[in-house]
Amino acid sequence: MSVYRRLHAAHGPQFWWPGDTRFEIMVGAVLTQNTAWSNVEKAIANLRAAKALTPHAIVAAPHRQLVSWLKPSGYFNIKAKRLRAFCAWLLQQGGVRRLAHWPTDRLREALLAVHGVGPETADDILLYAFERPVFVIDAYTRRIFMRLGLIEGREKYEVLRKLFEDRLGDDVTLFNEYHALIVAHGKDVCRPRPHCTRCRLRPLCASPVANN
DNA sequence: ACCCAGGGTCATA
DNA sequence: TATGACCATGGG
Repeated sequence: MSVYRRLHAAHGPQFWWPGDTRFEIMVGAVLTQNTAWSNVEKAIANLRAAKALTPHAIVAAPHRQLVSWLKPSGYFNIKAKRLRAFCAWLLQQGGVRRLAHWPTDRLREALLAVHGVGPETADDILLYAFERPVFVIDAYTRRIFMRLGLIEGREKYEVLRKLFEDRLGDDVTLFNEYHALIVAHGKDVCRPRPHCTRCRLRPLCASPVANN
């Protein structure tokens, strides 16, 4: 049975990404950098309550104001700058609707050129906001597949992304669900310790890597 | 009182 | 190219 099917059997359908609009998904992708999603939700709720969940409002907001909304998500000084840079870029490009016509490669390059948007954030946005067939590589992906003995774990981002994409094809729906399942697995049971005992996917958590 | 979370940038060698 | 420091809140 494939890793995907095992994850799906254990965790069920995930229906990602949490968020009502494409813009909200993008905001979440920036704010969730190395941060628990529960904290991101609070920051997004603050933006919504202030009617500031738009590129215009975020660009127009004073730094202190933006910081106060983002505070629960951590790294608020940095994220205020990143979110503003991202929103400024969105507006400069004519908004989400216009960007939706760009070919995937060009869109990815442009996203990576925005300050504060790295490979994972760019791919979150491409997959979940623009529905492009891009496989997201995160710490959980490395950890799980390293424990399965399928990767070394220290490969560069692009190497792993291509590995998954070549093997899985161009199925946006599959990529969407797969990454969500990987995160669900990491969140629930697959902690950083050598192996967990509660995991319903024992082969995924019983470390096949000999040492440590 | 730790540890970690759905990363990325920047300085240094 | 490859490490390491740094960013910061909230939940376990």
